[in-house]
Amino acid sequence: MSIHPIEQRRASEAVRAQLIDLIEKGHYKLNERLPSEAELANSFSVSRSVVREALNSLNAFGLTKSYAGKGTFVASTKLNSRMLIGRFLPPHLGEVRRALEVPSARLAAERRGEEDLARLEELVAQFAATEESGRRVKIDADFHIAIAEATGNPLFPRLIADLRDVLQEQALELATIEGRTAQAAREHQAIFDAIAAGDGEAAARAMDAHLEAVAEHTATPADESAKQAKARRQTGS
Amino acid sequence: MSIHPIEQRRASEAVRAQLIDLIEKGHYKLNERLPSEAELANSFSVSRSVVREALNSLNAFGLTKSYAGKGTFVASTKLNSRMLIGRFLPPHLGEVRRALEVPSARLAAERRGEEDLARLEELVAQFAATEESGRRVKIDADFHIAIAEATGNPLFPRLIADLRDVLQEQALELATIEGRTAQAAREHQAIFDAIAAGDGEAAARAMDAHLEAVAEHTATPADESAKQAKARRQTGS
DNA sequence: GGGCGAGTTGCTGTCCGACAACCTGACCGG
DNA sequence: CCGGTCAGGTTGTCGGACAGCAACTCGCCC
Repeated sequence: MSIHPIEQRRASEAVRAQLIDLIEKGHYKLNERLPSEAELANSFSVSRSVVREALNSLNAFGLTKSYAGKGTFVASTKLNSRMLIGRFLPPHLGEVRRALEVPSARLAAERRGEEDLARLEELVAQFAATEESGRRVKIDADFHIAIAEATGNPLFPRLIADLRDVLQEQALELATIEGRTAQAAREHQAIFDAIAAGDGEAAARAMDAHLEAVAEHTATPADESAKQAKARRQTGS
Repeated sequence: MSIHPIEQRRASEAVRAQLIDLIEKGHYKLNERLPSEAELANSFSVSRSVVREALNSLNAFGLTKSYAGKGTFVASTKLNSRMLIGRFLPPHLGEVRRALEVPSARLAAERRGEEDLARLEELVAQFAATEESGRRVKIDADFHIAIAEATGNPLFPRLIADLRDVLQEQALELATIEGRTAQAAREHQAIFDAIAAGDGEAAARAMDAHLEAVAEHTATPADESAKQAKARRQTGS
């Protein structure tokens, strides 16, 4: 299931793609030191110059960080699109999220395999059973990403996860509102049921309703907005 | 053009930053050829290696494109997400494109202003009137992006334009098939009519049909069945 | 005179060797 | 035991070299 790249004419591009792949697939873990440029050059059978150009690109993307005299270290395990989407406003991000997740749910319902269902079922149960707010948010994210993965299209989980990250970073306190928990759990269950039944239309409707409800609860009433803006400023770290 | 020597920590980073700045600020315009690596190295007072590493990063970001024997050309005046989405397969990209453009059309119908309509109408007319294939592809792209802009959500045009770029780069010769032109023009007209009428549902349906037709003409016959299953439905509301 | 093909030039892609700056760990002398 | 020194490894930068590609020039041949 390796996404085998589009024919690479230039060696530097090929090396860059392979290194990114290795890092994203977890072959090199976070904060781990990569082999030296000389070793990489040797194992890729190219010169050190080519490796350097590739590493330079990774540094530019924030995937790695190089220190003279020490080596090159993994700074992030995934290319994030934060540079790309990080400057947009939460309402815009949420809208795009909805545009992506509704078809994602539909496709997931049509294509999911058995192991997708097993994972989703477990996440639904975990979400309903988890008390602690932070963990529940994480499980919620995993649930939406698992749906996207069930589409078989790797671009869906990638974009949805990134949007989610940025939204969360911008301090939308999701799912912390009183009484919303039980409701969200029911909505998750409905989405899962539709996907399990293979009913794309129903899955799309359920997901849309879910995101609609989320939007309603995060859209800020006038007096709440000041509080949220304040919270947003404090979560700078 | 006063490019004075740099006094920073890493020369390659400084050169990269300056080149990005020059391109984003319009000092080098779209499709313009940059000075050769040797000239840049000279004017920045660094070696060609450093310039090469910087240019390599720009290529990775999609800002420039280098051709052996010709030179390096400005490919985009702003950072895009090529790195993010450039490694996915065309079918996956197309699927996400559809997921985004259908809601984009719906929102555009609901929110478009008068000047949005004027621009769209002009693009529809231009598309129908243009004979030359290359120009028509460009106008087609502009039409889809203009719709996305009419949503008022800047993230839509951004993502849709990037998806489009990557798809085109991966050598899908869109809209070059005989007889497809007139059909595409009619589909564009239908989308425009729905948007002009402010009918979100109709706009979504028209866009979905349009992308369906495009997919049929560009994709392998293998997944026809999946597409037929998808044809009956409509993106949920 | 006109067309055509062989040089010529300029550019990027790749490789090599070298050296400086820097960090780490081991060794050594006190 | 402690502290300083040194050697080795690593990145950062440099300069040079050559192959391959693309575009242009110019002289040769018809």
